[in-house]
Amino acid sequence: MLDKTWRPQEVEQRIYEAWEQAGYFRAGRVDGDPYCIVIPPPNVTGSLHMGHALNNTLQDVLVRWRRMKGQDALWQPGTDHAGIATQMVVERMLDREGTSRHDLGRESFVDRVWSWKAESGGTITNQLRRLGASCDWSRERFTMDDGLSAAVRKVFVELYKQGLIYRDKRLVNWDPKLLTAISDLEVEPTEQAGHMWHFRYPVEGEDGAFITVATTRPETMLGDTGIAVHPEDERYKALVGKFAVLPLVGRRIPIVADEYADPEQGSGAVKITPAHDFNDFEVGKRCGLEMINILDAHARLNENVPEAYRGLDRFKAREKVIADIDALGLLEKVDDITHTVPFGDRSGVVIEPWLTDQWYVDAATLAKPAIAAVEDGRVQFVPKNWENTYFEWMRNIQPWCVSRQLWWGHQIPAWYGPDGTIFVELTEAEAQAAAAAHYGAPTELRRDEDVLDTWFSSGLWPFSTLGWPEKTPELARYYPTDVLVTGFDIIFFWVARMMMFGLHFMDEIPFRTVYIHALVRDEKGQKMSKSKGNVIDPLELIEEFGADALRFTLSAMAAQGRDIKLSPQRVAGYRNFMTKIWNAARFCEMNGCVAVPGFDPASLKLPVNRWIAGAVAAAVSQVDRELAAFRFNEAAGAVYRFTWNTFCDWYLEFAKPLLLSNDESAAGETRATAAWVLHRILLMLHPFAPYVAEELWQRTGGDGSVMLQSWPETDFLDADADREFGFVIGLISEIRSLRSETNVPVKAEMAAHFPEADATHQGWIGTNWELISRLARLSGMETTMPKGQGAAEIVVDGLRVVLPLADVIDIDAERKRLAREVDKLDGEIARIEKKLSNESFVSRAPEHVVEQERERKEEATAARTKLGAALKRLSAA
RNA sequence: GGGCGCGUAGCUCAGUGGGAGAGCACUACGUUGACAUCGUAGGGGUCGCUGGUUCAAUCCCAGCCGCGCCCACCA
Repeated sequence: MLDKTWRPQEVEQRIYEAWEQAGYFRAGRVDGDPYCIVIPPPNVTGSLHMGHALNNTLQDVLVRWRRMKGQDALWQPGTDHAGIATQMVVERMLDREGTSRHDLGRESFVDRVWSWKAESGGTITNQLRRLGASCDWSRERFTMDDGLSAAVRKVFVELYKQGLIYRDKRLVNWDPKLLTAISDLEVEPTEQAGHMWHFRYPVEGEDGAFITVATTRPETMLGDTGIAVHPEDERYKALVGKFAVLPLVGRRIPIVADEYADPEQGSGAVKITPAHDFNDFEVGKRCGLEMINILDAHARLNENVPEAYRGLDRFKAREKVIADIDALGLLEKVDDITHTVPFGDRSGVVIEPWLTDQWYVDAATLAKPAIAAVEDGRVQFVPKNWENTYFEWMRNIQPWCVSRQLWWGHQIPAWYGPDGTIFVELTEAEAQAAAAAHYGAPTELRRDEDVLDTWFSSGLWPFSTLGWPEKTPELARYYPTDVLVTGFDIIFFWVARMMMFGLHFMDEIPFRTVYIHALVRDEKGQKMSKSKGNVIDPLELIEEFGADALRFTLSAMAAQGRDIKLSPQRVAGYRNFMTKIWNAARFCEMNGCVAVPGFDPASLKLPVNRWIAGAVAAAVSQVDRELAAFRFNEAAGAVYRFTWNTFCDWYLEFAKPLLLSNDESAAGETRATAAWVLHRILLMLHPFAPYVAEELWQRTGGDGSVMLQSWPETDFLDADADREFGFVIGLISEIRSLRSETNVPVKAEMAAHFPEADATHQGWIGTNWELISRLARLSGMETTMPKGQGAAEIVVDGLRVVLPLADVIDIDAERKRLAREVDKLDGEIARIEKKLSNESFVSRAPEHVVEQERERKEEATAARTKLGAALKRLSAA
């Protein structure tokens, strides 16, 4: 006997363990067409947040559904080493211990990270298990596994040898806290209040003449090597070719003409600091200006500035420069402005453009086939509008800086000879062999200390996890994968890189569909992130409401195109839904409804059973269609509505009298039907709420595990039964509404008169009288007009239904109700008549629309006549 | 500056070229042997504003207002 409520906490983990041990998540169990999703690998040392919960729920829905459809589904799991993020976590731990990675040294530090990974790496995967994620854990991968690391090296070496990876000295985004380069994508431009300082630079040889420049970063003036003006700017034409004298430094700096200078901006003259500004770097190259690096790695002023400033932090230096310029009388003015300042997304400090040697990927070349694959539809984004975002970025893609000055990650397979010659090889031995060949003798080599950007290895994920570069059977069978499910925030970081690498190395797209889901935001609409500390813990929701409730909530809210703001109340609502299903099953159990082998809806006799069998078949096929189109919310909604509003609210109520009936054939048929429909519900529920589906499946006589069942497609519909129950439900609803509106006491019973019923209506009422009378609380059925004064009247499906007052109805309320109904119908009739009398409508609207309006008018008119007469009689009484 | 999206019931949000929806909240009634994590009934919206296209616009188009996000740039 089922308990009164579903207690997920007690069974979820047991069910999950049974599934996993039985091997139900494993790929290759069936011969069907392959279906593959690779998980967006979470950070190995991370923990589950709402974004993961949504992302993995949707993947699990797809995978479980496809398995039921007979496909050989592989959901490939794994985790990401998350270079910067993980290194920072461990560094913070060391800091608390009063030590640092530099104290430990590289090797010990990396060992320490590995042991932290061993310690905490299982957290996130265990949390995914709590959620119910049916990943093939036997194939779990980690981006720093031997195999995946080999793939990384091979990709690096090949790209290098193809000229698509190169070393270059240029400005990078330098993080002065983490002491590493970062990519453009890791920089967060942030709007801030700031100042624009206007400095006067004396013009050389022209006594008392100044040229005014403006800057938001006064300290950089110590590295100025020129001043640019627009070539067409009349104000400055005479100065081009002359020199200014840089205050505080004394350096002669040329005044050059360059189109970069905007006459509309500030004074029209712009100071050029080529070593510390991306635009100035370009101007400097064009105009042959000197590049003077004035900062060290910590963004302190270095030896290239006058002694007074050396060693100062950049912000201290700023204050001093301003004060000193002011003291010289060269500070023209200071404006308050708001401007955008680049911050490191991990470190939260201001990023410096800094001149260093780094490794770059020629992304523009790799992007071309990746753009084409989306253009020609081989890869489709859902929703489609994300393709614009993808194109926009890919078509303007910049060289990708892939080297990081970190210790945790894939060390770059590059070795340097004593003279700086670079040897890029898969192994040190190969590098040494190459060096020996190059130099004619064995030579001492120094390995590049840098590691690769984390996204370099994640970019290989769809094929590296399947065994590449080995030619494995899995790679042949599951690549290209089918769907990638992810948030739009990593389209650039990850999706674009997988496209580029997949097409380059596999010569084939990595996935056919990219499903972009919403972001789960906090209540202010802010993106949730660890560093902001605004994450909501899905585990708490799971503990309170169960994984199924959370999964169902996320599925139901995953409409395309809008972000999700989650409220626990909503999850509670879907927890109630789980309880509802549980109790429907409990009802079936209590009434002996057990699944009958070989049940065939076509052999059903009772219209009520034929009706519900058709309705569940329609619901199943709708869920199927919606999932095929990635409309998770519609799919979940269809399950919800059918289960609650159709099966529980109507069918089970109809079933009650039948189950208690002496007519054993009717009772038996209804028991079998209820059990059959319940099982269909559990099956279509399974992708969304697998735990409750499994528990109920097994406890209501289901065969084996719900996970092993086929998707319950049934081609059954009895249109007559459908119409019949449309009428029955309408009749009951109308009578209930009448009772309520005319203040009929709940316990009072009334007889219903159907004086004008035709054979069809009579038949429908007759066969279903028991159901109708029970749900509408009717004491009897007559085919005559009631005797006596006054009666309430309604019209259902054109049928006049008369309910004698019998002292139970509030006559005044009934008069008002009728008057309201008549008014409403008059309004509707007028609206339709206006439409139908419009010549253009009749001639131009499709025939079926016109016909529909005519039918509506007819119906409304008939009802209006009957209710009008009823009102008249009642008023006379 | 370029792009994307949003504005629908008190709240959170679905949805549609042809009779405005859900959940929660609210009101009234209700423990008939599945479920009070429930049932029945009900109130509540000029579908942001203004134009246009159309026989017909909440939906398509344009402009505007308000909000959010992404990209680029800002001496």
